[in-house]
Amino acid sequence: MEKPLDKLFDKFLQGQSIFRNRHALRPTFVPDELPYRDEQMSRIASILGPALRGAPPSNILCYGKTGTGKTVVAKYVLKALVSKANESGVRPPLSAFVNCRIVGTNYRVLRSLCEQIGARMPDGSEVPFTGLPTDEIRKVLKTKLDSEENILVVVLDEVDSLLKRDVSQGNDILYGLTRMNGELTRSRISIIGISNDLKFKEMLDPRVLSSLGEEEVVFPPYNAVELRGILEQRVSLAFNDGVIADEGVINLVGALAAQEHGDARRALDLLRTAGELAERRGDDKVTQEHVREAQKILERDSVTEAIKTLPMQSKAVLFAVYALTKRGKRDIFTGECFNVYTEVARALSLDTLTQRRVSDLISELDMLGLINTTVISKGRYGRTKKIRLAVGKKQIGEVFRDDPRLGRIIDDILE
DNA sequence: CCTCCACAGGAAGCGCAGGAGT
DNA sequence: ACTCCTGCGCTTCCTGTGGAGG
Repeated sequence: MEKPLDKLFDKFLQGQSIFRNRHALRPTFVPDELPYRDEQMSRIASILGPALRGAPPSNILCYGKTGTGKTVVAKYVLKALVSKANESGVRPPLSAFVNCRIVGTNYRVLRSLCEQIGARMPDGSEVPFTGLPTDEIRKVLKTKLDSEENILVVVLDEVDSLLKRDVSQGNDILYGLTRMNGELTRSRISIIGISNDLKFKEMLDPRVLSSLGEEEVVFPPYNAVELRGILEQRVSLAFNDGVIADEGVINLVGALAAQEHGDARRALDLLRTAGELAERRGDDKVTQEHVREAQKILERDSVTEAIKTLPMQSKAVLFAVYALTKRGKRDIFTGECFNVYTEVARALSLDTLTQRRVSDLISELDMLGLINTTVISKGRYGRTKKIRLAVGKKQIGEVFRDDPRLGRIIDDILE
């Protein structure tokens, strides 16, 4: 009898795997060269340059959509700056990197800074997770900084998320940091803020904006040619020679990512997933077929994830849309949707929300891209929203069937 | 041209949970 | 441990509106 896994295992034995270093396709990877970002790099480098002479650099705001290289450029320049300082025997600046989406409160930001520059409590212990007044921790940070003539460069990644969570509190955090320079005697802090949101500035307090936005660096999306260049560079790092079947593979990845407003992270994800797919199947080359498949997987995964993490009430509303679609309706109106939702809510023994609220939930589902809605007028018969499922019925059905609560009632509602 | 449907979507406010200050 | 504050999900009440039918 034929042993089906032989072929696959043989590949591992021969050591001829697809990947040379799959880490090179991950978003955290910082390559030795960053193509197409010379302008941004030299801008930032020239702004940070004074740090080498012990002078405080201006604060910087970096803008650009996701996957335009903001974070990687900031890390790269900072690394280069530190190593240049070391080479030339100058005191290197301190640096700290904070992702504000994860570290979202004043206290945690300060604590993270303390940790990264090795600031400790007066008794020598680590700064605790909680329990201290915020002022106290500021003092710890300031004391450490002022113990020598330091320049601290703080990278605040995804700063916009600070303000999205809470505008006034976010402003307080940023204001607190910018103000700290006035309270330090020997040292200086400068801030590199990174934002995905172009409208972020509008939410900033003017005092913060004037200080944080001293310099601005814009990161335009990559075009198809640039994406290609980036991909080629990473391919040679990440894959073994000859693994990519043909030119068309790279072109396809580039084209697909260019549709996503030139998101390089997306392109690399696609390539990595395609590679993993080929690997899992025991194929020895990555083909366009793998890429298309990878695209579908990424797409599916994000939709499934979006539905799964929906609050129960929103799931019920989406389920109502799904049920109506299943009954053969293409266009669904708010009223119908609400009626079916009521049935669903009863079947799930959920509180039944008002139509006003359901209308808002429908808008939210629209924004998530799970449904499409347009406001239309049916003249005599009123004005309403026309709702349509934006995702495959089959996939939604599967996700609902897997849901512990909806799975049970799915057949009752569908009849 | 006017009416009037079936909602859209704004404004205000309520109860609640969780976090900060004391 | 306690108040106070704030954001969130939600309700109530409201005004606004495109166009088919009269």
